[in-house]
Amino acid sequence: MDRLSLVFAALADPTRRAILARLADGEATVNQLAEPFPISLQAVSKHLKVLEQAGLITRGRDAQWRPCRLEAAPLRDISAWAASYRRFWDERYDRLDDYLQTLQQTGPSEEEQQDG
Amino acid sequence: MDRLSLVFAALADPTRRAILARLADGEATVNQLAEPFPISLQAVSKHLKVLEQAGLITRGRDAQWRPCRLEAAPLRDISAWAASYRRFWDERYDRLDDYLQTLQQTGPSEEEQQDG
DNA sequence: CGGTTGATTAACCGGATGGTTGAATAGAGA
DNA sequence: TCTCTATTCAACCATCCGGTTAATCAACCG
Repeated sequence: MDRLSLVFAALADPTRRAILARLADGEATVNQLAEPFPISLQAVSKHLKVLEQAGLITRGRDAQWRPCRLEAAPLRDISAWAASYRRFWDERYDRLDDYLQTLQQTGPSEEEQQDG
Repeated sequence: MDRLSLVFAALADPTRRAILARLADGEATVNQLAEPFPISLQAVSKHLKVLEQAGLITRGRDAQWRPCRLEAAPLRDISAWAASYRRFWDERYDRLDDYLQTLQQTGPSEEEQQDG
């Protein structure tokens, strides 16, 4: 599977996006990442594997902990991909100022939380 | 399923992204869209349904043809989502923040142009 | 009407996905 | 060593996904 498809597929799950949002605040262990979710630790471990294979996180080792870290390069890639369609939504797409001004105020915030 | 997940899932397939790229050149019928691909028309029809449910295309009716049109709003959404992580890949981003804040009403800068 | 073209729907298949539980591995520490 | 904690692996299950072929719907045209 090509890189872009892997990344999009990894992002197509609210739990995984929530994990990324959490990692935007800094490294975290599997248990810490799993804590907010109503699913098993093993399920979270699988999600992390998907994110890792998409290149969205890396995992280190600290004793028996496996700290996860956000890797933003794939996000840059999909941003670039989407930006190639910008002319279809932004008539003044060559004026980025307004756009960036709105962006700079929003960090990745706790997104949807899914239940059940 | 939430909107963002639908869009990411729709984009996680190279055929569907190729269809979007084709539609960037203008409206097309199902047969026209299917032509480049080594799969059946029915498979393409399914792909179009996925894209439609994600809000990435709309379909009209012209006699027995169903012209497809690109809808860019979801792409704007995912671009905005990805951009919220920009500080993790763009070291100059924080400084760009400050720059823009002191520059709010001046003209267009020449940042980030993408082609595809 | 019947026939042809464009497109969708239905039924099916194999493989991937997201979840579970239970067992296994890795390291810290008494 | 034995135990506890953190994490992964394995097996299983239900559902989804991308593809197929066959059938159906919709609209034009002779």
